Amino acid sequence: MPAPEIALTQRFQSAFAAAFGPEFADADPIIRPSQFADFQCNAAMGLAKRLARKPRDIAAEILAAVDLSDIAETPEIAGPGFLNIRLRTDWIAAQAADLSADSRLGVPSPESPDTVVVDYSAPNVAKEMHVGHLRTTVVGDSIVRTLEKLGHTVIRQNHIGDWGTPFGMLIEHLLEVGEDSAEADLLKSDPNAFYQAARAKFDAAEAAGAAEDGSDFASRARKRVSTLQSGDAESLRIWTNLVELSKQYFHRIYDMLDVTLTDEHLAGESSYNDLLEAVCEDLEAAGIARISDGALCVFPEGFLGRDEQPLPLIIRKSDGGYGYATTDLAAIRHRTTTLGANRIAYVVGAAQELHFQMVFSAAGEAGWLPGDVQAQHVKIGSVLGEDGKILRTRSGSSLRLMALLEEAVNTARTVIEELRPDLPEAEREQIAHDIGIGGVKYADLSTAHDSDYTFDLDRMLALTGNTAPYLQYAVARIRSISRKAEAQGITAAAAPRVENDAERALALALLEFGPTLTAVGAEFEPHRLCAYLFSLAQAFTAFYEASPILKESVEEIRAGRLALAQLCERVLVEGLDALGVNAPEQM
RNA sequence: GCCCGCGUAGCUCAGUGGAUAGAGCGUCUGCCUCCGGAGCAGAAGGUCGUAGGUUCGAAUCCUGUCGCGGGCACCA
Repeated sequence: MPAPEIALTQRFQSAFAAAFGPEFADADPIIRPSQFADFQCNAAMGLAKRLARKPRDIAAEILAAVDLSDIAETPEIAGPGFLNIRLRTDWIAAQAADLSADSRLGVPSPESPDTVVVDYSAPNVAKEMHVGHLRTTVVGDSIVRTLEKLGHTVIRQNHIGDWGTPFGMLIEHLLEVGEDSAEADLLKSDPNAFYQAARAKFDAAEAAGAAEDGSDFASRARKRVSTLQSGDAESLRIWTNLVELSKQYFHRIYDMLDVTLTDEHLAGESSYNDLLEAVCEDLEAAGIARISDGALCVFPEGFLGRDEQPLPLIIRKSDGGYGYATTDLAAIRHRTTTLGANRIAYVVGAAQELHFQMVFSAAGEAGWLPGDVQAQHVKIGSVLGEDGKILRTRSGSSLRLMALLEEAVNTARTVIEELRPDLPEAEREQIAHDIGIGGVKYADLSTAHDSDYTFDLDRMLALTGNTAPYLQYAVARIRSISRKAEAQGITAAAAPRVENDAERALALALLEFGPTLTAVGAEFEPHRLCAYLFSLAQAFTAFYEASPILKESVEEIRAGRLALAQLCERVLVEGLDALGVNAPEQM
């Protein structure tokens, strides 16, 4: 049950072989939707160059050689040599009928499923999640949902920041304020307040300069880091407490967001501690790492810093400690060997690009990232404030993620209470959640993940236009029709009806679901799915206006249109699910 | 200084080397005796930062330039 592009591509390629010889059988026909026809074949210009002939003559020869009679009407030559193709309505109807009977809705199973590690979310212990984390979490979750629908094996990895120098500072602060103090309780409710207090203390001590005997806060915090890393029991106990409190906070956010991450996906930086020494030893033994200025460094090929000097990837600091480069190298080795990944997606901020390029390069030199394993940094764009600068958490004025989510739900609740006072309160509450959270997630997913974007609360909470509520509303309308149909004893036909222009356009849009989902999984680009679903919903509402269902008196037409609407509902719901957005029964 | 990215409608953003560059919001004009108006139909709004180059064809590729963001040795 091929999508139109695939069917047309096959036909044109055999035509190329027949007209120009077998070496042209793999030429790309460049089939794409067009405003002038259903599809357009743009192969003539490229072939003209290869053959040193005129494009329009080539187009005419393709036309003579290609047989589309069962798929499409005879193409028309236009412009410099485009072939405009209008599909036969009965062929579209047959494809739609196949789609309707297909439990996978046209999503092809992969010939060889991938094992994909997706590293996403990665919040820091004892820190509030902010809008940047919202993006890495929501985009990553959409990617794993999409890959699973495509039939790949997905291993979620939440690489939380549960180790490193900040913990010296955090532990010392916790000891100073007291583990049972009100300040300590902030870790559960408002982790940023706790973190910022510790940070402020550290910065102040740094500015004042280190005390001679090392009794100042900054010096103690640094010392605590090595005590912790050397396995000191008391330090570990306090650290474990910090992590546990933060896990509760993470799960509150994940539950609120309908994100699929659970405890079993936690693989924080600390989980690689026991592997770090071996990473360094192996790299040094292999001659890949060497000591420079007291630190053990890898100098990956092709990376230059200031003054054209080779750029180091520091894997063991001069004080013997390990940084995140070492952790990431250990993680790669673990993921390709123990976890058996052949694709690894790092859904991490774009600012880390150089770091990941160097880590991937170093891992490649070490043989930990074989050529048949794809490691990809899914770059998440920066969140900018109104001033066009990176949005930074400022004490007092920063917007907490939980507060943002609650505001989104409140906005939705206000609307639903006004529009549907007839519904029970519990159902209204669930709908408000689905719309508010879905709206925020969709706003984040609908722009390209690697583009910087200006933080705009109104855009995230908007309920009209290209938003989750628009898609949810389309689903709710179809379900409303289905409920009424059932009450009237009307059943849907086995196959969707495809006759008028609106029905053709809707059916064509439905056929694109499989190819779209495949592309999203291959490129890790959920925003394409958003664009597709929005255009599908637009095609549905146009159909909704043009082709009345329950008001139609001819039983056969009515049942066929109902089947088309219900197929559209299934695709919309499946697509929204791939985004991690729930569609309420009614709204 | 070097490297990476971005610059598209008033705003927020899409845009696979292909015809006349699209959408949402906002603005303006219509449509509720109507399967659900969170909707639909339409209008206005663009020297795609700028100057060159490659190409039959450039928002897209290359070079310069201006502006903005990010990164560049022991934070993660």
